[in-house]
Amino acid sequence: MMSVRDTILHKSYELFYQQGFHDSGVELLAKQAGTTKRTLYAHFGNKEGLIEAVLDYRHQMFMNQLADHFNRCQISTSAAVAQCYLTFLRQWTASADFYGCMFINACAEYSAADSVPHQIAKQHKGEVRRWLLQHFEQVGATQAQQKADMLFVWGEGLIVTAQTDQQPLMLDDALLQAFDG
Amino acid sequence: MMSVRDTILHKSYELFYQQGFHDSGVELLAKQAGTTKRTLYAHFGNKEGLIEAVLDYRHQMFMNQLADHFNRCQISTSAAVAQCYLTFLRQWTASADFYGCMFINACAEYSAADSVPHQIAKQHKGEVRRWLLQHFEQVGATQAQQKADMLFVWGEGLIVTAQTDQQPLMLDDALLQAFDG
DNA sequence: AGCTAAGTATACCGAACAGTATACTTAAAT
DNA sequence: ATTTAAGTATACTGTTCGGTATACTTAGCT
Repeated sequence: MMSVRDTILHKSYELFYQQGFHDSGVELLAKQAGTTKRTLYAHFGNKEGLIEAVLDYRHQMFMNQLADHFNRCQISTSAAVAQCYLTFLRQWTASADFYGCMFINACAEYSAADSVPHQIAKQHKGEVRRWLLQHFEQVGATQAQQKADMLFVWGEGLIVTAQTDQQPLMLDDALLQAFDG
Repeated sequence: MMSVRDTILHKSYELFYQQGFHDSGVELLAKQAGTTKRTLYAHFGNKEGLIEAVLDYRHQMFMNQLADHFNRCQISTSAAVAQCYLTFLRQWTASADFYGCMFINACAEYSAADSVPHQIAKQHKGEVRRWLLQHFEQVGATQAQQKADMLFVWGEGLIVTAQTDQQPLMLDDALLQAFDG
C-alpha cells in the first residue's frame, strides 16, 4: 500500500507531466491524489516544494529505469552502449503516455537558470551524461568523454523530436557507425 | 515606425520567450507594449490568438535569420551544409538572450498534440527539416534525406542541451565526419 | 467643421489561483 | 480509555487571471 505522501507525489508527477506545472492547480492535484489541499500542504509546504519533490521523484524513477534497461543488455563494446541507450529512448518515446522529457519541459516553464526546477533539471542531465560516460569507460572505449557527449546530445534530439513530431525517426543505424572503434 | 500591432507582437514575443506563455499575463503584455488590454484584444481577439500570432511571427523571424546565414556561407558540399547550420545554431544558443527554442517550449506548455501551439510548432520543425533537405539536395548529396534528418536531430539536441546546461558543447568536428561524402 | 477609426485610461466582472482556518474523523500508541 | 498524530471536509481570504464595459482622446478623411 502506498503512503498518502507517495500517492500525492505520483499523481502530481502524472499531472505535471501531462499538463505542465503552471497549468496544474493545487486543488486538482490534491483531488487526483484522493486527498485534500490541507494534507498536501502539510507534506510539501507549498506548490514549489511539491514541484521540487516531484522532480526528485522523477529523477529517481528515470535512473532506476535506465539501470534496469542496462542490466538487461549485454554490453561489451562502445557500440553496444550506444545501442542500449538508443533502444531505451526508443521504447520510452514510443510509449502512449510520452510527453517529452519532464526536465526539459521544466526548463521551458522555468527559464531562469537559478530557479529550483531549472537547477534540478541541470543536475539530472548531468547525471545522465555521467552515467553514459561511466559505461563507455567500463568497456574501455577510446575518447569516452566525446562518445558520451555525442550520444547524450543525440538522445536529447531524439526526445525532443519525438515530442514535437510524434513520429519515430529510424536513424540509429546511421549514427551507430560513429561509435565503432 | 512600428505599428501598434507589430509592437504588441514583438514585445509579446519577448515576454513569452523569456517567461513562458502561462506565466505572461495579458495585462503585463499590454503594458510592456506601451498600450492597453483594450487595444490588444481588438487586434488579437484573445490570448490564444495572440500566442498563435506570436508563434507565426517567430517562425518568420527564424526562417529569415536562417536564410540570411546560409546566404553568407559558401556552400558546395554536404559537409558545408552541416557546418553552416551548426555555426548558425552555435551563434544563437550562445547569445545572451537565449532561452531555448520557442516552439519546443510551446510543446512543453501545450502538450496536447491537437492544440494550436503544438500544431504550429510541428509545422515549424517540418519546415526547418525541409529546408535542410533542400540544401543537401542542392549540393547533390547522397542520402540527402538521411543527412537532413541526422543534422536536424543533432541540432535539436544542441539547442536543448544549451538550454539545460548553459555550456557550449564542442562536438561539431566529431559529427561533421558523418557528413563527408 | 464633422465624422470615423484607432487608441488610451480605468474600472469592473466572474472565475481560478495559492494558501489558510476551523471543525471533524480515525487509528495507532501509551 | 485517553491522548496524539494524521487525514478529511469544507469554507474562506486575498490576489491574479482572462476578458469586457464605459468614457475619453486623437488623428485622418471628406
